[in-house]
Amino acid sequence: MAKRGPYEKGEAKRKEILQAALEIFAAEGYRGTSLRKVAARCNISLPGLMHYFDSKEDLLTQVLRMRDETARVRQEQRPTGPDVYREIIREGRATPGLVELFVSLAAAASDTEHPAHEYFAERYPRLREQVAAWLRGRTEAGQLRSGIPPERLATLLIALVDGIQLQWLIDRSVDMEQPIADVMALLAPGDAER
Amino acid sequence: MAKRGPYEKGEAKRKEILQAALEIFAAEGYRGTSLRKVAARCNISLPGLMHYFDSKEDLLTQVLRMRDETARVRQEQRPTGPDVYREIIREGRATPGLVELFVSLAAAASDTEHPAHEYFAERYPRLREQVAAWLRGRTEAGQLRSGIPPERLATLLIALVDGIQLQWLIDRSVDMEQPIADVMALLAPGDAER
DNA sequence: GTCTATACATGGATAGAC
DNA sequence: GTCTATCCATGTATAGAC
Repeated sequence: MAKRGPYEKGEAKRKEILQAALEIFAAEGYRGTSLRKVAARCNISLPGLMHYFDSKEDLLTQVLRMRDETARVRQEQRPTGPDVYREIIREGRATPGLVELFVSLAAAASDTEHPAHEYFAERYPRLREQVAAWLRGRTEAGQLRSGIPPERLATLLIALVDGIQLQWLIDRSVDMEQPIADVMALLAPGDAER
Repeated sequence: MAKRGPYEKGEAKRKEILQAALEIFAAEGYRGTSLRKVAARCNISLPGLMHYFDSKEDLLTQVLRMRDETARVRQEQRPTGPDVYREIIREGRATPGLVELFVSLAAAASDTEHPAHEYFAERYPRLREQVAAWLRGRTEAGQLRSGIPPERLATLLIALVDGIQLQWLIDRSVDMEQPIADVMALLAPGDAER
């Protein structure tokens, strides 16, 4: 076992590229950001960069995966962070370029052949599962009216978060938390006062 | 006045191009559809096409405008079509390529300099206004609990429609009408049975 | 495995003739 | 108003050095 873990340097470089790409896209947005620019930031040539990724869309997809992973780790440290959606929104507000990237890729990934399709096809059900579990917990704690099945509510809440981000991308004065707060208020048990 | 209206032929050609672009994008999606292909469909060269539009994004924006206009005209014929959102969803389901185009452009248009920015910056407030007006009508008719101001509910419903389309783009088995129906149910007056 | 240099294909855009 | 010709940027593919 004298041999060190394989791909040691490569793995580091790969991460460096992903990080650089994330920063550039976060700063300058999806449009007008070329791979050559990312490569230059990493002091590497274009083909050097392409050694680590199959295509541009592959790189982009992995950027999103990396971001998810970061969020997941942070989530674990503070176990059962209740308001998952708030976390998503807060992070989105800090990095509009990544929100743009997310939305653009999601749209493009409607094509089954797109490299990011699998990512989204896995991500949404997983997210729904998580949110639904959280909702079930609240229901059992009597903090939620339970007329609508949690899975359906989860679908609804996720759509709400994605959709409000779209409006926010156009007009940054839009309050992204309000609609979710409104729905949660509608779901509150003692809601007859309205 | 022997002179015919100016740009007579040009206006027709412009519309033809827009129509062709709409069809191609609706069929093949946003990705991998070049302007040259659109030009070819119109028996014209690329620069010939560019004579009518400042840029690709300009053309794309006008495609969306045209689609809005078509919807608006149809809406007027059947006055106060109540379930506006249903109409949007139905149309979306028939033309996934245009949904993709819409979402992609909306994301890209977050940049204030983007040709489509103005379109979306105008569209969302107008839509909110329309939906809010419809909601006010329902509230006065006693068909709606009125705890949340109509403008906020409008923002919420629009976000819901946009967001659920995103999930649907990835997984076509997602029911786009369910979440809206669920929210409307939550808003129904006699909702204590849950 | 890691990376450079080079070449290529495609797509949007522009100049200028007709 | 439309074309030919051309340009430039970008993603991609290949050859090969270390």
